[in-house]
Amino acid sequence: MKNIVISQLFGQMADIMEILGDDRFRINSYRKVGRIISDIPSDVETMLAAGQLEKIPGLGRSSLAKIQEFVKTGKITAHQQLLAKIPPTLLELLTIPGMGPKGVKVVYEKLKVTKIGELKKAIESGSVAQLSGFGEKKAAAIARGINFLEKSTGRIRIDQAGAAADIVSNFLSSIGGIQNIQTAGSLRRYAETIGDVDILVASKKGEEIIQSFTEAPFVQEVIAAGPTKGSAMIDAEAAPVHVDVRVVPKESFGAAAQYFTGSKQHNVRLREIAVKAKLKLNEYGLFKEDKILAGPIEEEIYQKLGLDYINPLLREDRGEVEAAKINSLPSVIKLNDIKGDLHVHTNASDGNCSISAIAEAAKTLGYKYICITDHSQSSTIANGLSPKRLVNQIKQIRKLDEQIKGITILAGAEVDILADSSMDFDNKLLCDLDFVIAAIHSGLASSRKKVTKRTLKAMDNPFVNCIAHPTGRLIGQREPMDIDIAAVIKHAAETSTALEINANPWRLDLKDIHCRMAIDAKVKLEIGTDAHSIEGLALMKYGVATATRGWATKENILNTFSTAKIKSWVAKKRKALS
DNA sequence: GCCGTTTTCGGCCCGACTGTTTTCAGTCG
Repeated sequence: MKNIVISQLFGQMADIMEILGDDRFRINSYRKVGRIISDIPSDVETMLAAGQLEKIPGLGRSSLAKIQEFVKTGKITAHQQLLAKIPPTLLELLTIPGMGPKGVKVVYEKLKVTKIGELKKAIESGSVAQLSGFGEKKAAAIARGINFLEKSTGRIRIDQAGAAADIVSNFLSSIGGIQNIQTAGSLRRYAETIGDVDILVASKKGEEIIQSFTEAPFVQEVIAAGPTKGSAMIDAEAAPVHVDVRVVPKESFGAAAQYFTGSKQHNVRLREIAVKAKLKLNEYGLFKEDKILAGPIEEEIYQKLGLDYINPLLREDRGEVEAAKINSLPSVIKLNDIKGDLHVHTNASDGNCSISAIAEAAKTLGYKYICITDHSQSSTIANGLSPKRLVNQIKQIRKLDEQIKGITILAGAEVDILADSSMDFDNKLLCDLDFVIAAIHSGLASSRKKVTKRTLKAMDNPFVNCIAHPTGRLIGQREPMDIDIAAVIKHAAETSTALEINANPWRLDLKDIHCRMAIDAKVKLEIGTDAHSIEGLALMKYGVATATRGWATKENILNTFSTAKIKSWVAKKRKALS
């Protein structure tokens, strides 16, 4: 897929033009093109050839020509021309918090600084503070920015962000004077990674609340503190987390929730609609002249703009605004639509609890079924089951299923797809299972052709019902496999194989835009927690959120089905392919 | 650069905080 590279090139062109002081609207459209391309789930090259690319709003003639050039030659002349105008390392200066394009331009032109290391030295020598527009404090802020960048691991996982938000929300809720409190930003949208945590507060006592926040025991460093907004790094679990607290009057709470939830692009779309209707939308409300039309209630903002209410998880400017205009938003899946978990481990392999314990826990969640899917023999590091051990486990499950009332315990396995594309257990054994998940756990770095072939071949097996974590990524730790996801989705549809949305916040695999692509191809998705403990069952909400972000309804999700319907779904593939 | 039930030219979303200024630019979200 060339999408990522093309998207980065457009972003880089925008960065360079910003440093050069180019027209800001022009810069904006380059950025937008970059974002649009990164959001496209299928191959840009294929779409271009099929003439589908030119239909996408925001991609004009000039951008299409550049994309075409890249597809043909592997480069974009305009990009190279821009790059020739500045030292390429200058772009790394833009990543420093506190350094923007103007600052980069000045330190380059006046001090010949081109790298982060050089900027550090220039600050130490005092020459940055001497520059016009700079000063001691600004130089110190940039030094802190560099320091932060050197320590920072970048964006954090959603579970880490959620834990940080809980710390701050619980603290603020305890100090009094608060009328309402709500998490906003990318955390409320359940984005797969979070840059910083936004907490919104309704109160009359902004200054006091910001002061309490910035003086709280968990605050490491205060970045900014005004009468309505405070920004700080806080101690949370392992990593420091950037948290913004914003205080608004309760008359504006809905508008502020809308505004601070974003995404930025979604908000731009809403404000454009407002402007066309001769209205003004900001964090304090929707206004006609000086008259407030909506403000306390978030839903009313959408209503007065002539839109259906848009679930925060859909607010990415991926067509939700258009859909809201014509009452065609999807009726998205909810957590309580989930009837069971089809991917859990026990202490037979690398989990930490027994079959009966996890079954009882699933029952208290209101589930109708749970499927035990321990690892297969080749996953030795995870204490994978030998065929003999699996046979015994199946017997044990059948017995427990009789004994434990109120929930059905299904016998399954998470079976390795071996390097030669064969399955780690033979079909005779797989036939005795109720539900089979196949997964690649080795050779993740091998070629696109190889990992794709392994996955497609596994789906051809009549006993394989689902592909677990189809891309194998670990967020912030391991890149996804170079797999042809379009081919995987197509073959999943052809073979009635489900694709997993692994709900573990480390994985979230499939990711949102791939879910949407699968749904469009009428592929069933299975949301599995991959739980290795009782607590792990609670990760389901992240999987449901990812499905929602992929516009899934409950009909798209296999484990919203009844036990009987799942069994007949499994039987159908066996009959069709055997 | 993109776009058009106001426009094929002339617009293009909004505000808080900081620091360096003496009324505002830069950065961020």
